[in-house]
Amino acid sequence: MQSNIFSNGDLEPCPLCNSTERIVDNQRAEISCALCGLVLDESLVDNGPEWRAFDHEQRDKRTRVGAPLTYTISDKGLTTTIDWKNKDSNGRMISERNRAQMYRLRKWNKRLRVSRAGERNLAHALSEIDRVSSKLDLPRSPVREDASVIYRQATKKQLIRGRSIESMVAASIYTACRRCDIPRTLEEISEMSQVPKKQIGKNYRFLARELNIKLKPTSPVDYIPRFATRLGLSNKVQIKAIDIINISMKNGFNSGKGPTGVAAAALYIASMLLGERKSQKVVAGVAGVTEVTIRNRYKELSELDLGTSL
DNA sequence: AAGACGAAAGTGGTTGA
DNA sequence: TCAACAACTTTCGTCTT
Repeated sequence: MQSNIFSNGDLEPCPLCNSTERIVDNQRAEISCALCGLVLDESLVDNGPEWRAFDHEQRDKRTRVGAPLTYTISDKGLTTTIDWKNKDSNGRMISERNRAQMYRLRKWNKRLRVSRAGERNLAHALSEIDRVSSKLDLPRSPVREDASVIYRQATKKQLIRGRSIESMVAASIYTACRRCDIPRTLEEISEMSQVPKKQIGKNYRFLARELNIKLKPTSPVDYIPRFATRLGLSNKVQIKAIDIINISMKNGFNSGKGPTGVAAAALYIASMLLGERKSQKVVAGVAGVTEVTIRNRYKELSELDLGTSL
């Protein structure tokens, strides 16, 4: 767990306990109060470069200050193609001695072109990973790094062929989020990457299968801090909501239900119990589900929790 | 007037023959 | 490839605060 505590007189005191001490949790991209744990800021922006350079050449390659390296200009018109016919520019046959040379030239020309194209695509993909995860407030470590690793593996196994770079980038990010227990919904990723939800899901399953990535289903608990903070709910409500989810999971409740719906319902109940009531509509909006789903989960949960004191 | 509730029909995706 | 199916959504009418 990468987290550190800092304190600063300029900081707004925590609304709950007035403390000016903060915990920075780089994994979840959250800043919370060191005393009471209230999440105060969930959009940590990392201003440093996302790359590491080990020598000058890499630094030159990776620095993106100055004229941008453009990935959009294809090498059309700039490449040299070597005809397969063994004739020179005047149409005369090339001598036996030069023919072997031509063969080697052709081979190398082809190789260089392919490797350059591959590098360019990878660079494009990695910068895309960075752009999208930045929009999603995802921490560099471990999520973006994990997404890059996944994408590289996919490249190595030739899984990108026939699929768009953008959609595979989105799928890599989604997979990395799941693996790091920092879930983002398909909707959120779809919105930021401009790739349809359906396609991300499809590619994600494809990636998981081909790369043998085993993933446990996301727990509703993982969504609680983010939703609660967006709703302006206190830390107490979060804890209560997590309690509710844990109790219901013990009773074998959540299987097959969408985790965001369960998280939303738990938050809704917790907010009512602690007198910080939010309307179903608002909670539904934040969680990306409808009021009806919240109602259904709410009903099921209240039937379930009869014996337990909440 | 806004929020909560529930019924009914529709949607997109999975599964199993 | 198709039909059955479960979860979720949309829509709408009614009741509650």
